[in-house]
Amino acid sequence: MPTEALSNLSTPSIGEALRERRGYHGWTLSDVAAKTGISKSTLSKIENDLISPSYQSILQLCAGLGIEIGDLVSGSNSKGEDLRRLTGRRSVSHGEAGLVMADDNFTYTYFCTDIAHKRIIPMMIEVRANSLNEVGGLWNHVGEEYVYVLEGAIELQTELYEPTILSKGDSAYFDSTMGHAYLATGDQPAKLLVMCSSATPNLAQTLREVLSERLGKRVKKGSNKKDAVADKEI
Amino acid sequence: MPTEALSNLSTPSIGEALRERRGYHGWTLSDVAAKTGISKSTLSKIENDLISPSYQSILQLCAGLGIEIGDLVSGSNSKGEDLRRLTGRRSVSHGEAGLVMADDNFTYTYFCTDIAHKRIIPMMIEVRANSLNEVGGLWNHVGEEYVYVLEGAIELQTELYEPTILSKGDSAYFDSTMGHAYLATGDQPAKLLVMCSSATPNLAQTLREVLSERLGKRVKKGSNKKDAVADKEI
DNA sequence: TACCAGAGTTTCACATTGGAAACATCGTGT
DNA sequence: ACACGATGTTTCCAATGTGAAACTCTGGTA
Repeated sequence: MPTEALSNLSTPSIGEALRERRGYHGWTLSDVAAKTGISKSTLSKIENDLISPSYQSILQLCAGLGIEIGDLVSGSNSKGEDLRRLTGRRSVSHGEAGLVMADDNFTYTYFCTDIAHKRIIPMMIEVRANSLNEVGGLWNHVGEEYVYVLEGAIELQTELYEPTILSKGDSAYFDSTMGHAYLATGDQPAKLLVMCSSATPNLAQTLREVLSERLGKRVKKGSNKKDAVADKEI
Repeated sequence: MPTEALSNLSTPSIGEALRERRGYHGWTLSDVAAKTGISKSTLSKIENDLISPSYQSILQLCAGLGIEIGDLVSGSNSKGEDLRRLTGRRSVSHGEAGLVMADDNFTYTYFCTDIAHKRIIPMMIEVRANSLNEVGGLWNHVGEEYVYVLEGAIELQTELYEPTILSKGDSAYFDSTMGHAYLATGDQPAKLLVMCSSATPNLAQTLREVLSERLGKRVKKGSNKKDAVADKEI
């Protein structure tokens, strides 16, 4: 049942990323050492994959180089596969062609699904629901979310703010761990372009979650076993 | 000139994130140990911030828990500030209100700019340029990018693929490290909704880069100092 | 050629992390 | 109260990461 333990896989090389970035800017090891507070000897070892830097060091690197951790270790994925060489991916979606999922309240259309491990999950959502009850309350998941209204208007409900109306051309950005829900205002369905920061390692899992947990999962962040979300095998 | 070295700041707690996630699923330390291949004693220490896990361990954690590194370490930012408690941010942009930047070829409108350190940078781009020469060749930067055509049509030029026409409602996802450019087809300007994965730690830097490097920077990934992009102070 | 300076690597002593096993803590049942 | 199992913490030692300094390598210069 537990997934296999992965001990010494060919881990995505953080050293390679560092070297590339350093070279790009024309920095020397001493430059980076000054910026990050990490000794140049250590930096050299990191670049040559002689050591696996600690979390502490990684943070210093990110801070000093002015980049987000995701960019330094891009290429890592949830399977531990080596993706370090995916620097030329591209996917095009025409019109509303995509992976479609629908129920009474929503139609989800996922775009560019041929690309795995995206940092941004783009989708179109057609909203028909008009009340919180219909959709089963507020939703939450890890990550951040951006919504842009393409057609119609919605009421954006969130856990910590008063409901807001978003009309065509309006948009909102929020933390997805905060409960949230999209509701159509009036009879006409609304069309949204929604982006989720890649909280889910793969789309299959996303779909499964949306399909199966729709009615079971609500805004809750329990920490005891009884309240916890069931651990579905993927 | 080099930014100050940050040694022992209150680092964003990876332990806290781990504990929260574990509790959410109702997993025990032993469960997580089985999933990740990390011993429960080590996991305990990580959760209690007694040790700073190595890159290797962090990867194992992400792989075992099925999450992206950015979600485990969310809260880290490029300044080393402690952002671990920002779980309820929200920003709304109405219409085309936003931070606007324009030149002859493009008008950039950044949305929700009051939120810092976004994982997704949402912007609207109005494209007037019709040729690669006008825009100064292909562009590249770290991260990933998603473009959705709101109005008009564009030709998406990339380093590794043949140019593609995207009309209203079409979209594309690609790796931003690959050179790319948006060109309007015909006389009418095109309006795009573009998302960049948060490659830049803050918007100020983004703006500065776009403004000042527009004409100097091209598709190049040199590693010798001569060709490298100038190291602008931020 | 010799010399020098700058960049990167390696050495070595020390500090920190990782894991097996012992230990502590808690709730439950008898 | 006691035993028991399950969960999480601590101990101890081996394995690994870190930094100062020594070292190598390269290119420029006299």
